[in-house]
Amino acid sequence: MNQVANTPKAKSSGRLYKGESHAQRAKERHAKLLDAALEVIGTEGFKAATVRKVCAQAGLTERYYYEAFGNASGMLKQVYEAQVVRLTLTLRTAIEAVPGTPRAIAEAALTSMFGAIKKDPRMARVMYIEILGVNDELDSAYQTALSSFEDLVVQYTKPLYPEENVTDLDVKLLASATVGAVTHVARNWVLADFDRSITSMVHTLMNLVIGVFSHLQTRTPD
Amino acid sequence: MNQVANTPKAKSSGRLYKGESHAQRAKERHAKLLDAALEVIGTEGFKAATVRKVCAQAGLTERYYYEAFGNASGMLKQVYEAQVVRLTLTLRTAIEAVPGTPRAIAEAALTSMFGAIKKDPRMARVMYIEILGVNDELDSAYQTALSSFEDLVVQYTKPLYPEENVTDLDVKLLASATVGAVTHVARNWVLADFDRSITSMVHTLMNLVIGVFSHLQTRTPD
DNA sequence: TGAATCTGACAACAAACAATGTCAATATGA
DNA sequence: TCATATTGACATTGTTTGTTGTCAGATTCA
Repeated sequence: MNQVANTPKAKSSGRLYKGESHAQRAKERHAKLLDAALEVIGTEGFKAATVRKVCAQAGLTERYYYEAFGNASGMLKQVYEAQVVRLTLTLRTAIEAVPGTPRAIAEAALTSMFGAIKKDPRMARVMYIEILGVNDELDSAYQTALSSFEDLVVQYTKPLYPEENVTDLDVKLLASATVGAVTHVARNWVLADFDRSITSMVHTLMNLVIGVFSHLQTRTPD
Repeated sequence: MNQVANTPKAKSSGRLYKGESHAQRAKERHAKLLDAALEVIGTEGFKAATVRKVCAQAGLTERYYYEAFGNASGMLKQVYEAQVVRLTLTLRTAIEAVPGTPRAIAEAALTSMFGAIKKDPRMARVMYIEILGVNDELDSAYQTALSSFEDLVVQYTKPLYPEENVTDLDVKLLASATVGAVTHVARNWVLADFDRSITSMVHTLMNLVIGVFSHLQTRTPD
């Protein structure tokens, strides 16, 4: 279950090869395989990402597939989590580079998210399509990652809600709905081959994101 | 590509069997296989829905699988479209049974949707998970169905928007985002094993649905 | 240099599967 | 009754895949 498992037979002796330690070489192979897996899964789908195909894409032999991933489920999980880290970093960076007003934050987050997806649609496919419905472990990984995105939204939106009208559960569910709205639009945008400009989509979606708060601030509690 | 294809060799002669015509029997087998396919795909996933497994579930032999579906992609497409029809009908019926105010319509739609999903989670899995990323034809079917759901939303929401502020493209995108928000919440609700009550979720989501309109009605155009 | 280690190309094997075929049992209608 | 249509159980074939094993050549270091 480690990121880089040991092959059972070949015990690593501290000796170098092509100037690098065993750990270094394994790490490089792992990176190559991770790239290759992203390419295949992100363009042809998880089902098509066979051991042979991923290894051919990486320019490595099958033995290193098992060294790096263990099995197909492990491969997908690692690829998925790498994309989650990437997107999270992109979002946080974009948000923190901008004044802390709700509009500015929302606009920065949306723009950087759509930008990242357009730059690498494979990420969107892995994160929103391929991860789903494979097995329980991957469903959990998806749930966990999603929850952390929602927490990111909660972190920035909670101060905006009127406390007396909205419970924590409401905030979380609205964050979930917001994440869902954005990812849904993003997914269809990819499937429709980027048929609209980023700014036009961001502009329209801002109304949804902002609409919720302003509505809750003016309405009376039930 | 027909719903019920003919087997190439066995030419149907108008003769009866067990009191039924060839067309009747084929239709019944088709229905059995469609049920079986929904059961397997909706509980174990499309990947696990092999010819043998679906036929065993249906209590029929492999030859009828090909008669009914042609291939695995055809099977999934038919199961998917049957669910789309079912959910659409459920939604339209619920909406039309209620006074035409925005709140009443939104509440009826959300409640009946979550109700349908809780009643048969297999539907949700087929419609929101299994259909994605199989091949281009199924992606198109997904796109088409989604667009028709969005049109349903547009049909009921367009009158609510202030004309001078919002273009048709905006209305459609906001409908898409709304559909995305609801389906996303629904999917996670299934994955979390229905951890919240329907009314509590509907109540919270109403704020999102209603929020957009009220916001657009009060804000100034850019 | 030479033994030990590491790598890459590929063979080997079993399992799962789609797709088609075989065949005996059953039902129909002339 | 009997030729024909229909059904269901199962066999067969060919392909793909995961997984492990083999082995020769490259590299290291004592």
